Amino acid sequence: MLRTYNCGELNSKNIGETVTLAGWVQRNRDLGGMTFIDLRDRYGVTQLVFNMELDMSICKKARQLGREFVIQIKGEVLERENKNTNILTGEIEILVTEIVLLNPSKNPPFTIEDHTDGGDELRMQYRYLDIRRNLIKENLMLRHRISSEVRNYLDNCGFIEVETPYLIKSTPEGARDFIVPSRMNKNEFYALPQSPQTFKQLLMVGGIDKYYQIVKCFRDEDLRADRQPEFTQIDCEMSFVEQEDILNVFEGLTCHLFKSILNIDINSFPRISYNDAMSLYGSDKPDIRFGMKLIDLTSLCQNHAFKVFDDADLIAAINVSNGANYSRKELDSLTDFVKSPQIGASGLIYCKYNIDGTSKSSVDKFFDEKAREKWKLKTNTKAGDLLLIIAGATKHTQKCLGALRLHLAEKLSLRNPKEFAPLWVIDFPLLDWDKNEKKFNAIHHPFTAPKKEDLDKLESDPGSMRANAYDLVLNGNEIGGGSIRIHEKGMQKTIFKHLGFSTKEAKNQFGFLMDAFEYGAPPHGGIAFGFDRLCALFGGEESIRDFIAFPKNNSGKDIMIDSPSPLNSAQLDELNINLKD
RNA sequence: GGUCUGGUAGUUCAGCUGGUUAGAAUACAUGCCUGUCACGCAUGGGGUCGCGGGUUCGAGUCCCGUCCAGACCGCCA
Repeated sequence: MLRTYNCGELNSKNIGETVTLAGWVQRNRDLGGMTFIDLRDRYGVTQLVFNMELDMSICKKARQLGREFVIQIKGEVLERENKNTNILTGEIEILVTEIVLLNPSKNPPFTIEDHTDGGDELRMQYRYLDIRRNLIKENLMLRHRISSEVRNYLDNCGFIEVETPYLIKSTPEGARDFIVPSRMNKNEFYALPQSPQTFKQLLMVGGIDKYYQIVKCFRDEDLRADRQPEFTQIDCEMSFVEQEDILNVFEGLTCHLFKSILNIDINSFPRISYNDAMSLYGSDKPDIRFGMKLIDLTSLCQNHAFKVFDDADLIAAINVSNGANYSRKELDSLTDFVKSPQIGASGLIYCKYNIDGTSKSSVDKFFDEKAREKWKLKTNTKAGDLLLIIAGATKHTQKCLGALRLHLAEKLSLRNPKEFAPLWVIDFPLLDWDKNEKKFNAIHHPFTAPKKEDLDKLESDPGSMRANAYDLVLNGNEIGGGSIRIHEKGMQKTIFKHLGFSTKEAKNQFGFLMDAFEYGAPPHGGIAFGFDRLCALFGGEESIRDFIAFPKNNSGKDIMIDSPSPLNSAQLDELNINLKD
């Protein structure tokens, strides 16, 4: 061993001991007659001290050590004259008698500090240096603790982890696949899995009634701060269960994680239907840490000769508490926000309820004081509040108000990152009609079972069926989603038909699954959690990148290893690939 | 595919309506300093203002194109 202790564990109990430490030079403070070096490793920082009077040669040697040099030292643990209560080892320091330079370092391109001077791109290029920083190191440790607790919990529940293949077949459904050419099978391609969905269902047919896997998934779609081309899921499936059983097991898992990782007791997981989520929050992943719910004003607003309202399917409002003092400029800025191309509302109507009891709206011409009082009553608005109203097509209006609600919450700091408010969103629609392609799309995925109550509409009115599907939502983020699956060949065939698959296409792509259903497939269902996002939320961050050791950038590139990259012509020949350009 | 923001010293940034030799902080180097812990003080080196073109007497600054990065929309069963 090159060390007898690490840099985070020595304290006053070790005073007098001779110890050997190894680590990186965090900082070198040369005071002339004496020199202090902070020696860092994964566990902490220990101060080394060198004294000109006691040993001039080693002191001079110490002065030559630059940032991030790797050294090994031997010395005696001393009680510090001036203690530092900010660090674990602040009671002691090491009077060094021997230094071995294990490896020098170039000057790092950014400071290895909690508040680094390095920008994102530079940190990604030198990710191995970034990982030395506490922030990233602690995020990776948090990630490890969470995965470890997930395994503990699921193991205790009788789940077993089974690995499924990464080289599978491409299907046109859903996200774009990452494609891998097969050398041995000329002109044929593997695809990397978007999720182990069909394999975990086959494991259920295989009798592995409680399966989980912490597994990489791949989707070739455009990225965001919280989306990577390769990401990790906690993927689970159970047999002989109904929706209620799955919600209970994974509510338990979530509670276990909150308790074991953050020491937070969560006692309620409200359940809300998709329709209610949309009409109350304008989102299928509502952030319920704050109120400001959408209120339907349609019936109070129509037939007032105001065309915008009379033409609308939905007129809804949110109440901004104490918002009546908003200036014209602030209201304009909110209007600009909802009218931006990303949100796409055609306008924003306000009504101020002043402290003195009067009210003033942007549609006073159509709505007199009396009409505005009716709004006030319906929306439970108080003097001093502001009502913001959007009108239009139902779903679009809900989404606009939902976005405005989040925008205001951010502006008014209503979202406390230390507060956690999980909920289940249930009763999603099963299918969504695609006008252009004249077929249905699956809201969740093609293997999702309809609700029993809606089965009579399977042929007659599939668009109105609700799914046996559920999402776990935390603070406005979808962290998990799943469903009870179809386990009967006939129903799966019908759903494929609705999704626009010909019998032949369905057989080609998913024949193996439907064949399996003919050999006694048990009723089953499951769920998958977005592990990276879960880690980020537990760490109180928005971006998942700092919870992944080696993430990719906005364009799907790893700038450290310079990937993706071209192949040479021999490789291309072997794969029988001709490049266009 | 689209919208927006940014690109200036190793790094993070400032640089106004176009006008002397492009600045600050930090990092780095050298010297001084015996209790620092973001040590302090002094001195110094460090720039193809992303790239290409244009307007102008004159461009870091304005215009066009392009590349790169980031945020978002579309997309993500």
